[in-house]
Amino acid sequence: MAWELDSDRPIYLQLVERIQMQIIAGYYPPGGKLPSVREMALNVAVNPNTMQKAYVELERIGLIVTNRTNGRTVTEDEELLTGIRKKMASEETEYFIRKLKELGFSNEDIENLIHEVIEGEGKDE
Amino acid sequence: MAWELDSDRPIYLQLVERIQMQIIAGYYPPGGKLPSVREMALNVAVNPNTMQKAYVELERIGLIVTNRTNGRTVTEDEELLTGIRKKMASEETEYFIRKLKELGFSNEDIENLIHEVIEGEGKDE
Amino acid sequence: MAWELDSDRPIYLQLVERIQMQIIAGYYPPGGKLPSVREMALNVAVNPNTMQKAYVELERIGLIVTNRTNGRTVTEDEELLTGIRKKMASEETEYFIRKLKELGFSNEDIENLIHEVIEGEGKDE
Amino acid sequence: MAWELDSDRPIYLQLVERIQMQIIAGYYPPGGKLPSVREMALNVAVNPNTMQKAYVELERIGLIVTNRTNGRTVTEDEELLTGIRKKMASEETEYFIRKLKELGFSNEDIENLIHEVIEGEGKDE
DNA sequence: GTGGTCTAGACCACA
DNA sequence: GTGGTCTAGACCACG
Repeated sequence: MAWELDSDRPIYLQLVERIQMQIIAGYYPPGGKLPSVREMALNVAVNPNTMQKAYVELERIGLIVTNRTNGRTVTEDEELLTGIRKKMASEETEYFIRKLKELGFSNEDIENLIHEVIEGEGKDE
Repeated sequence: MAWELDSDRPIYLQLVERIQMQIIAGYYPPGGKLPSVREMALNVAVNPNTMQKAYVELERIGLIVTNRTNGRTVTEDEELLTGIRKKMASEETEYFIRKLKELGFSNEDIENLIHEVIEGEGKDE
Repeated sequence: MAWELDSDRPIYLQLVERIQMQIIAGYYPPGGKLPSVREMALNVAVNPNTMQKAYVELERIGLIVTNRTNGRTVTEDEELLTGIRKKMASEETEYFIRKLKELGFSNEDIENLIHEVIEGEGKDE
Repeated sequence: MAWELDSDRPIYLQLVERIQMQIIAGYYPPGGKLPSVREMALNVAVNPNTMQKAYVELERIGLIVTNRTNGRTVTEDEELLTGIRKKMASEETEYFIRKLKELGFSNEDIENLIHEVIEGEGKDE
């Protein structure tokens, strides 16, 4: 459950990604209230400004809504949520396959590799 | 055939990655000669300094060798090449699977998704 | 008939502006009684405190009068009303012309643009 | 030529508007280079962060392009520029006419008012 | 020298 | 108490 921020990529982007994941995974349910900027910043041990920047970005994407003096909530537009979920999944997949092909792997190789990794997991975590 | 450099990630790193791919994929075969820094920089429309930095980095990794008066050549250490190839592949795969799981996909979902994307390709290339 | 409150500008100011318009346009005639704070707040789905603040501001301007035990009424000072009406009109006009000139439009352009927009309306209302 | 920043609206928004105008009016021509964040901030006597925020917003709109370590330039997409110019003009005009009508002015009143203001200008400036 | 990011801390309007 | 804005100043990667 630790947050493990990298040090090279911008922190605010890592926050965006992390929170985005939590929203899509349902940790923060649609319509649910998000922790305030200050609270969230305290949890992650980050400057409030940085968290603010992350929240603004999430709002730009449309994942969260700000209610002025009343905190922020996750969007209730579930279509948007599943849309983003699918979009992210196919983007990741296409990127992955493209990379592997550039490395010279065939379709079959890729499917086998996936299979191996999936079967062989769960021991170090 | 365009190189399509992003604008957010460091250019020299994108060059490193790109050339690394070309080497591993055999576009520049082991022992073969590489274009000079200037020539390469011209092709990609990049500042020679930037390309120089990329070459230095590739040399640090061990993928290319500088022959003083004879330009640069790809390493002939094929073990190194296949080692890097395998390492990159499994890194990509683990990263991919981790991401998809964070999005709430099951092992089965992932294998299906891979299958779909592989089957549905080949139209724009 | 919806009130369409923005979310960036202060709500109470939007209420002030809206009610001011309604008074000047004669929707609430001079000397006429205004809905109570609670009633008005309910109609617009706003916190009574916010509506209260709007009423206070309107009273400060002089547009509405509090009759202690008798609720609030629109001022009967018609000079004040027409004065405000003219002032608002010329302010809007000067602001508009200034903006258009900044955009590089000439006097003639502006008059033509006004003409076009006026001629081309009436379809969605 | 003074910049005259208001004090109530966010400074960075005023900067956005101001620079947007200058770009559309051709003060900063398409493809031309913009002053650096620091330089611009000095000119206007504003904190660099604030100017940065304004530039980021202008980039989001698409009016300016940032060239990493090479400063920022105005977009060369002249269609975009004229598109924005027209869009802003008609938005301003529609807003203006709507306001005036709410105040009880007729089409004829509006055209007359515009005419008067245009004819009567130039004395106090 | 340029843009990008981050921190620390402050003030304000709003509800 | 919430979000929004701003300042001051710092460090870094990049080219």
